[in-house]
Amino acid sequence: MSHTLGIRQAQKQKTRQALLDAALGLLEEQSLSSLGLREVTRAVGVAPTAFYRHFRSTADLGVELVQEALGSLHPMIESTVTADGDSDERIVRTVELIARHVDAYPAHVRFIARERHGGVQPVREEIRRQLARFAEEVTVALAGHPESEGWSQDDLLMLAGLYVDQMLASACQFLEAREGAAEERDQVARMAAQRLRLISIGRHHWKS
Amino acid sequence: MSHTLGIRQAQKQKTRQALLDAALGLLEEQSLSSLGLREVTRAVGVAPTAFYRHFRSTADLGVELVQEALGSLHPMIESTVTADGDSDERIVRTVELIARHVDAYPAHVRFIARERHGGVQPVREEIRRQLARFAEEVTVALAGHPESEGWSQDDLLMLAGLYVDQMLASACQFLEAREGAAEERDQVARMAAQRLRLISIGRHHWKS
DNA sequence: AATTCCAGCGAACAGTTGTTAACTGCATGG
DNA sequence: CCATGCAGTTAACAACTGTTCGCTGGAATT
Repeated sequence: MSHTLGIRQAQKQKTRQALLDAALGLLEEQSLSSLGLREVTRAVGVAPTAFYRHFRSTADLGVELVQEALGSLHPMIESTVTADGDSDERIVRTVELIARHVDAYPAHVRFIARERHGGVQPVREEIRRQLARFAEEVTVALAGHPESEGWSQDDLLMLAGLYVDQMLASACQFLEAREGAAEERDQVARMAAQRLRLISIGRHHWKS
Repeated sequence: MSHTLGIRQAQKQKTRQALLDAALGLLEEQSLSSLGLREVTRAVGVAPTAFYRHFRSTADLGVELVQEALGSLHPMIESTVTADGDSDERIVRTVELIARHVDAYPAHVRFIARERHGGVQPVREEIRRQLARFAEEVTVALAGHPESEGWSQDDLLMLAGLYVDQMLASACQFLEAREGAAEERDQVARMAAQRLRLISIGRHHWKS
């Protein structure tokens, strides 16, 4: 299926990824609007001008980072929202999944949280677009559930948006509690689960 | 009560406020970590070195901006959460209040949203502290309500946090819809109200 | 084997940044 | 009325920024 890349293309993609990785690392302590192109190339060990072979600007690089951070997340959302089992079990499993993801890709999560309302418009818009896609996917999944009978399309979208926002908020809290004690992380997990429980209760008594 | 400031102190506070205002303006199109001190003084029309008479750094200025943006908000929160009337009425009024606030102080709201997870640690911490204060105040207010009977302290704090997060999320959405049509803002208002309704329903059926 | 292509390099550019130092003029307190 | 305090100034600093241009070496194509 996939044609093996030539030495040329392979090397290019390698430095390109190195630039993305270095940028992501530098962005743990600043925001994208203050990230300099020279800063990134210096971290990789490459000439400043090499940057232009891969990205038009740091904003451009930011947009690609959004896709890297969020693009691969759709299957996870899908599997979460269509999981079976008791309601409480599903909530606990979801919260665990979030915690695990934050632990596996902390820099990605931080980047999204930081740039969602950050100073670079194209990046903001890309995040917005991706999150809207999530909300849409969750909406269709919810529409399939039998509990969603009698729900209007608008209300389903409202609920989906609430879920997506909640996921992100929980991820942020896990991130903040990351350098803290294990006890603090458990506290965050409990809180996140309780929030989802309350939303779930509200959902089951909606217009009845 | 308050001693009339001398000409000296008055002039100082004037340029100090001018610096804060100019910074807030510049921060509509970038984030704090990329805000230069010279940029701010240039916007005010004052020498770069004058900056140091008021702030140690731009991060310092950021912390004070947080207090300006959030400090004056406590009475509003208080009045909202202790308001009387039907549940739906209160929700609609709350959403209206948020919309009005965003319209009156868009730059402040944008600043908080942007720097809540932004690249400057002291500012992040100050916002966190202020939001925690809000959550605490809401918690006490909720504890006074008769509907909160049987609620644990932890769950009350969870609910309060959910409310605070929800307020902020709604404020952000109003902000994003600000350059859009009036119809779009109405859509946001409806969504925000529906979210609060769902949370309210969940609250009333909590552990019963 | 000869030729084209192109990722990365090195040097240079004008402009910007934060920070220091020593100053000036004016409101203030004795 | 005179001496002190201090908000704001001017000048200079080394360090850094994004972007340009022409170059080079080796992979890719023919």
